[in-house]
Amino acid sequence: MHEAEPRRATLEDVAREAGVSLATADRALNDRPGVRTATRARVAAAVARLGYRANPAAAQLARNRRFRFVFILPANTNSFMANLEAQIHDAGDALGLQGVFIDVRHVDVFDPVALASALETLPTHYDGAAVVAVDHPRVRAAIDDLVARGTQVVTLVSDAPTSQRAHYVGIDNPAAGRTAGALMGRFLGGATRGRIGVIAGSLALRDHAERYFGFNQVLSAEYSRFTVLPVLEGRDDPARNAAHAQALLAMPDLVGLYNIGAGNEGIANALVASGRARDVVWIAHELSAETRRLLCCDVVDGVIDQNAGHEARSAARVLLARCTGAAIHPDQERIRIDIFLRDNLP
Amino acid sequence: MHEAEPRRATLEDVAREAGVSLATADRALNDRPGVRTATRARVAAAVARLGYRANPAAAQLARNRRFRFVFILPANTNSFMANLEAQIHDAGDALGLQGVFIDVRHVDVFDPVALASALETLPTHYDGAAVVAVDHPRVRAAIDDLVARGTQVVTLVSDAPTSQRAHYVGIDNPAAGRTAGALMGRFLGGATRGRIGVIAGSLALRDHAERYFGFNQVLSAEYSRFTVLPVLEGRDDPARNAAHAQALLAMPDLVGLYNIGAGNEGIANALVASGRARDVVWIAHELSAETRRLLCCDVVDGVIDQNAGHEARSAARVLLARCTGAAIHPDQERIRIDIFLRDNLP
DNA sequence: TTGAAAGCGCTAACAA
DNA sequence: TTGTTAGCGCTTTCAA
Repeated sequence: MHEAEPRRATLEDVAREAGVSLATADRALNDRPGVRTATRARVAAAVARLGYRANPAAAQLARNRRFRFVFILPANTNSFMANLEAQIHDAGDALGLQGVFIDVRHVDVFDPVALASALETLPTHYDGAAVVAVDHPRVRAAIDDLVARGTQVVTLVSDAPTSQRAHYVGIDNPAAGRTAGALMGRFLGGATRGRIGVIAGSLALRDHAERYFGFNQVLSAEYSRFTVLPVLEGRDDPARNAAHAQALLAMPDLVGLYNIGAGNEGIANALVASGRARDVVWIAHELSAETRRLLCCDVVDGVIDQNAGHEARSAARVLLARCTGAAIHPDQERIRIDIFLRDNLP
Repeated sequence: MHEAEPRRATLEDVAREAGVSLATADRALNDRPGVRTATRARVAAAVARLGYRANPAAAQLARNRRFRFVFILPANTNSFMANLEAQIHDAGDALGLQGVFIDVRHVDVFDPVALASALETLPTHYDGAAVVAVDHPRVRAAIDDLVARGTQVVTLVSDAPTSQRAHYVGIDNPAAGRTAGALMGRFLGGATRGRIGVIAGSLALRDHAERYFGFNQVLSAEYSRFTVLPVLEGRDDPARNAAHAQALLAMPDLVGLYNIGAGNEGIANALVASGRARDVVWIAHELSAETRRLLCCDVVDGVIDQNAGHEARSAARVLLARCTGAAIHPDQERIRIDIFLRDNLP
């Protein structure tokens, strides 16, 4: 435990203490080549004696390396994506000290070809790219090309697992589906039988298909007294979802509703209009102003969320680590599946 | 959208572009006094034209301000505190770029007098202190003294609300208790009546008392068909908790168990030994290797967690913001109440 | 109100 | 293998 020093030791102090030059102290400290083992040891001893800790700002400035990253998001989508973009800018600010600069680009929503060509025409000065991917052959090829030319690539929120991307930053969607299934099964504890409706954006989207898979898995294995209905696809559109929900609510034995994607407003309207909001257990995804409100008034029973801030920061950190060769801490980069009920709303 | 520049603009470039000196550009940029409005505008225009963004590492180096923070934790406690300490060191590393150095000190577990005197004898060179507090008059007075002498103080995990601390970094404990209550009530859906046992470390601890309050609130308001039993205090000790659990399990109509504090191993042993692990709904706190294992084998049904990493980083960020006068983002600093089930384990 | 210039602590090119 | 030295981009005296 060091008590008040008037001034923190600098590398210059270490060099003097070890009887070597500043450059040698630097080489020894950073494990650069061309230092005798004995000298290395003398420097290490001086470091220990002085309790030296490097000044990272000075190192960053002297090294003067900059990293340009681009984040590619679907344009004109829901509040989740809007929030994600804000979080990306915040993450960029936070990593500015380490020389990171982030641009955000938009491509047409979930159009694989548009996304692929956006990737193909990406300016070459980017050191890294984070992509909300669609798992499609052309997208995969475009990612692989980027990787081949030396750009670091991570997928964000939605993965392209067969591409050469270095890392996927997002939740485990089958597990998210299982979590939804577990909540549904447990919240339905009182009921002895009934049908459960499922609405998705599109099963052609990997994440939606995976969530459905996980949901089904839990319900069929552990709550087989309920019948999970086939998925209705509403393209995340409130109006289509409202129609689907209305159709489902026409069944008197409907006990549960799982919306895999966005467009919760439509479902809410149908549910409230039916007068069965309190009885039907509804599990939804993504915490937003809307789902928060629905949780508060007991229309939605549980929300499964992925934290956009974590995702943005993690993507930026992983890209930076790949660029500098630093280690990645898998634990820190694992995106959590958050559960929100009325009582633990942030 | 700026395309590839060979080199990023520096403040020197801005100064040249605006036809002023470096010093004036700096003064204008940072809203320092002594610049004519017209000059200010010229600099602003140059900044916009060049797309200038300050290099925070250079600013940090030139300013050369350092901040020394101390974190005061209870000694020899559970895995949560051990993890918290590791996270504090990580947070210190991350903020090193901004000139932050963090020390960790330990005091005897939950002994208010020991904590108070540790605070009273704290070296004066600390710019900030984060304290796992106990709400006790002497502790409060010691915190107030620190604040009076100009040290920034935040409470961490456990609060002393009537003290002059600038900020509390931790979860909303009544809400955590309500969340436990909601999970208990919903998971008990099938049962029509029964008793629920509650074990705590000590109701003299604010956080435990608050969780109990929240738990009771939800159960009495929304699930009044169950009887919540009086709290049994086990001082977070596995052996004592085992005895308490055993006593509770002697009641044939025990349907639920809520452990407000630590010492889950003891309860697990009693529960497994009784053969009723699958039938009794058990809600516990803090995700650890132990509770993770218990979730996996369906002994624990739900775990309420506070993320030690967030808490450590938030405390460090808040202290730094208070020292530099920067703004605090309440949303980012709000510590979440995390819910873990078997299926969303990280 | 403005400008010139000396660092902050480290890295890296070059010299020895 | 080691040393010398010129910056990195900004802040901050001190002078004008």
